Amino acid sequence: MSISEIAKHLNVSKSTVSLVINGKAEKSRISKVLTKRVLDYIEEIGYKPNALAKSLATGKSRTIGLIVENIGDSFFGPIALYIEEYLRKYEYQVLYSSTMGNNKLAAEIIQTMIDKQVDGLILAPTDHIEKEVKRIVDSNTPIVLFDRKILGIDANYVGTNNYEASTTAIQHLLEQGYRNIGMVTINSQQPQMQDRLQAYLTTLDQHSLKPHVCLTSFSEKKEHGWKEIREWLDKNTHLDALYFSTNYLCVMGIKALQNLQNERQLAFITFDDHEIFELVQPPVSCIRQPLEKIAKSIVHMLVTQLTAKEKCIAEDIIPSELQIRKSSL
Amino acid sequence: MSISEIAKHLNVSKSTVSLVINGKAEKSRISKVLTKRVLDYIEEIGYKPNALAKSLATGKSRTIGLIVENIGDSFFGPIALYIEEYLRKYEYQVLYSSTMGNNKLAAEIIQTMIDKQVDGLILAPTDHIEKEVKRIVDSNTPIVLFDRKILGIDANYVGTNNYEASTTAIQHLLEQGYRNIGMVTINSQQPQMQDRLQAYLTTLDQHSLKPHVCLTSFSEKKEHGWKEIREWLDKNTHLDALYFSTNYLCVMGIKALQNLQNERQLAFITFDDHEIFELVQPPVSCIRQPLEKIAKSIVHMLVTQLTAKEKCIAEDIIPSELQIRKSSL
DNA sequence: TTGAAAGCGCTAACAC
DNA sequence: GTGTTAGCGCTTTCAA
Repeated sequence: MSISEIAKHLNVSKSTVSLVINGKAEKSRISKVLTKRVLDYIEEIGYKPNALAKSLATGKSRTIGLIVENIGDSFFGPIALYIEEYLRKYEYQVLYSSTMGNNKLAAEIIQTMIDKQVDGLILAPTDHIEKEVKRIVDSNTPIVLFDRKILGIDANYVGTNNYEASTTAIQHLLEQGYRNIGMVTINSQQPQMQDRLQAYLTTLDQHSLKPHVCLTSFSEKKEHGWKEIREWLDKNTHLDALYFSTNYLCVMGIKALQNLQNERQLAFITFDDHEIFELVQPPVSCIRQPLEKIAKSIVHMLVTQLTAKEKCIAEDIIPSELQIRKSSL
Repeated sequence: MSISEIAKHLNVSKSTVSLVINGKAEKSRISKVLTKRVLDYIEEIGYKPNALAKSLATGKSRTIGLIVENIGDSFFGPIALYIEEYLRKYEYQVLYSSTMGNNKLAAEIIQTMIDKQVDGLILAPTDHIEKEVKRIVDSNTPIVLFDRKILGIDANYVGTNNYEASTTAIQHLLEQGYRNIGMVTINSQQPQMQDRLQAYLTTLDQHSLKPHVCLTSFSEKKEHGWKEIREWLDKNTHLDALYFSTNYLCVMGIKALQNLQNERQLAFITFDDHEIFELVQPPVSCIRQPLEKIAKSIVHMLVTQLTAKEKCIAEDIIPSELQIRKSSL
């Protein structure tokens, strides 16, 4: 049932019906009685407007594209939930996609979403996605980057204080008396990973300590990544503490630690919390990103763009907090 | 840049351009040379069709609505990822929403998705959503239910063998010699939860054993649900084993077990695996649903509906597997 | 081989 | 106060 059929049935024009439906009856000085007649009929037949047609006419789809690395992941999943909830308050729905770190796929996804006329985009960039992002930014489509910043592109960004938080974590390990601190991270140029690494290197250097870095290859994340870590640990028997640059590496690390040749105990701390970190033995100390705050900031920034006349670029760095549990004591 | 501007620039008609773009040039016997001229120009200006307009004209949006309880959860998150990946193979994108178990919200979400003309719906039903689902089914919009079945509605469904798998799990505990087996579940009428409960009750009855059920209230899931379990455990000191009806209850249960008054050891097993269950001590035995298979089946069923002339209802029960780790030995 | 024209369902400027 | 009309960008039938 469409607006013109309603109009025909009621012997009024399409625009009258449209105005009533959109609550502009008063404003357009349509008589109360006619308004009611329209409303009643709409109610009666359970008319629902076709949002697609509306979007085509208005140029607004009330849909936001959310592109993350992996929606099933313990960082992006929860953040997607919060983003969705906040966006709902502004009556936006979410079209989502996971890139699995594949930048070719990411570019494709971005294009499809643009084709579908999303009103805005929220993106956790993959490596080598600069060109596409630049195009979006230049085309004035509202976009908010999060988790990973893209250097050299002037876009909205929400992230955390990777460097400072990492420094605090390393200092905490030092305060506990550990002196042979190793770091497990992935081989990536992503700025947030570089920040975490630099914080480690710099802090150790300030204490004249020697760094030991295990660079795992991202591709092995799922399968037997933990073996890579175990081998590295077996080669570095003098280490007494570890810093993991992200929670899934820590998850693999825990597995590696449980499978060491000799029963050494190492202290450790990781970036990013995980539902399970308070359940394992020992409970895992971590640097916790405030997911809900991050989501809130992202949505706020996007909605600002969406409603603003002129474009303004913002950056919001939301500090993470050290969550000390037993693994680092 | 739109199709008519291209047509104007090239001095051809809109339809010619449209036909070329959609690869129907041959079929419509448009000359190779004209075809090439159009293609070249499109390439040159980087023309991208407006998917919204296309959808309005064709009645197909190539978008599927996915409605789950919580996208950030360790069951729905990963399954959403698989669903998305399989749907991509058929060139569908996903509009998602989390209901958080709120049926009013769920109804709203369903309506918004329908308004946006999704081609099909994948739904993990909340309680009391029967009416809405019935409406969808009656309206012939392709829909696939999963995880929870709705009794009395003839809709496509993909799930697992809750009853049989649960029985196997309980029998496993019995074989290990446990005789005082309690069950922790949520207070819900959802069929899959009822099946899991019935399997427990029946199996115990067959062995003339007395059941002990801890019915937690779902609303407390997030906060201090584990305290509810601990109190129940403190009151039931004779229990020597536990069966959890779902993984997040088990997560809470682990926390409860770690905080018992006296250091009792209970064996336990749970429905649904979790990334962390092999990392905690003891590693957790579970009934594992084959998530990828489930996702694949859902998508296959949906795509079948989408392309079928006549509608056919299917049901696919994918068996879960017992994954024995140490917690139940 | 190609183009004109109607239509998908809705909005909004403007005329009556 | 209410209706007319011209789009939004694309598809598709039918005529030329």
